[in-house]
Amino acid sequence: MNYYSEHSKVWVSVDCIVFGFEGDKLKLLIGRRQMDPGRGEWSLYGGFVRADENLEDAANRVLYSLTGMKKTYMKQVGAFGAIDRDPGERVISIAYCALINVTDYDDLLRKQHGLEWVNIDELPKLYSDHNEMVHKAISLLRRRIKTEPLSFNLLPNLFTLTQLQHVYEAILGDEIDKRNFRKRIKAYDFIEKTELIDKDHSKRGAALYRFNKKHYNEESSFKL
Amino acid sequence: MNYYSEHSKVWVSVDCIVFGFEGDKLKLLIGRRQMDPGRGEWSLYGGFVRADENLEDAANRVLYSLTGMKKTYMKQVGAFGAIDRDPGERVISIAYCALINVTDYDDLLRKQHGLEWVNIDELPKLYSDHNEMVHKAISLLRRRIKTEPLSFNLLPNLFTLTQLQHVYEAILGDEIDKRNFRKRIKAYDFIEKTELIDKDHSKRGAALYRFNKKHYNEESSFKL
DNA sequence: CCAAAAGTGTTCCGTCTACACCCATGG
DNA sequence: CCATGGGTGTAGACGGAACACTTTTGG
Repeated sequence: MNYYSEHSKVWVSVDCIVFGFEGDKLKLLIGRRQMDPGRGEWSLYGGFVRADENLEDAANRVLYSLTGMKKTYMKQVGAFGAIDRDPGERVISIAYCALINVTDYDDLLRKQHGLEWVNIDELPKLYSDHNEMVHKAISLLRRRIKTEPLSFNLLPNLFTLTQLQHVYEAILGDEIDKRNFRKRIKAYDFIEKTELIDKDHSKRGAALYRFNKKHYNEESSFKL
Repeated sequence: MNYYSEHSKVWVSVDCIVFGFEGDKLKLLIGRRQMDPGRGEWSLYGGFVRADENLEDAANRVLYSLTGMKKTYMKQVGAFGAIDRDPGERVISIAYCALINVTDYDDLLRKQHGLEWVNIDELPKLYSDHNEMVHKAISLLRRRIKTEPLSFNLLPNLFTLTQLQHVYEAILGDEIDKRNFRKRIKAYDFIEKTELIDKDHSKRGAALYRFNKKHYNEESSFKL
């Protein structure tokens, strides 16, 4: 116990970087900070880690309080611990990135917390080092989306190939050739065409597809 | 201040995952833990983060105390915070991965700290969640070495192409075709052939090469 | 009837992979 | 003189990129 007591303890928080996809744009969920220091500034949503709580649990608790969602995709982005990153006290924060399906998200809850979806290419200045966190999350996301089936977390269960393509374009920030994209997608059995047709986004109607997680786990290789 | 004080503080430490390359093997620097809890177990080397110290500074301080080296490659692996990861108290640890050139490392210092180089494929059970940290570090390293010039951190300033190839093979865990490897290397101007010949590792002698960081920064693209 | 999005194949080019032999030298 | 590691080129396979027109239907 002596071993520990001679060293100082610090506050540890988690911050959630919540991405959603809406209107062909990748969006980030941010709010106005409700407390000092930094009251009123745009900010990620976070919370302190409790003594009896894992880091992941803390991040999930924060996310749940915001969105009412559990079991969403969540990944650690990293620890941020510059001495003066928090203007009040020394606080080390672990950033987590979540990908959520906006259509599952209760908009009432969003408004209750005073949160907004903002385009990632129109981010305002955020509180403390939160911009840095977001940039790191985006660059991780760009890397991972090429080899992991992350895009489906941002879409409804049923989606069109055009929507799927827009997710990749929004994240990678580049246009993709439609024919080449669809050729690649069709090579994967775990992206299943259904009999259903989406008529909301086009006059002609587009086939709806579904991600089959079980088949994905069997195939194991993926490369966009 | 009220905002903070209602939450609990925790200890935060850093742990250093130090990789080296020796005898065609990727090695990890570990030691026997000198203190309770866990005295005598194999362990990474770590230390508590001080109140007036950035995370990176803490990791560099720990690494310096071990190896006498500064300005080595160092990258955050992630935060580990399971409630019971430390058998004594709640401690959250940020793992950092360092790549060092073993020939620059004062072996006396190694012995003073009772440290050993062990092959990464012969790792013993380590204290607490340190095996998990190492695995995450290795998988990050495998990913990054394909697009970043990390391998040179593990080699002396002057190295042969065979040594360089062995670094990639050790990290990726796979054999590489010699002719294909050398073809790719020669396409990069920032890997410069010198007039010097290494006679230590072969009878015939092998040309020594050098990594030119300045040229690398100008070229900007790299893909093994 | 026309605007708007869905859907569909082929060709070309560059990149990756597989593969085997001669060279120089220390012991 | 021979064992050991150093050094070199080519051909075929494969995957990625470029590219344009027809279909359907709501308004």
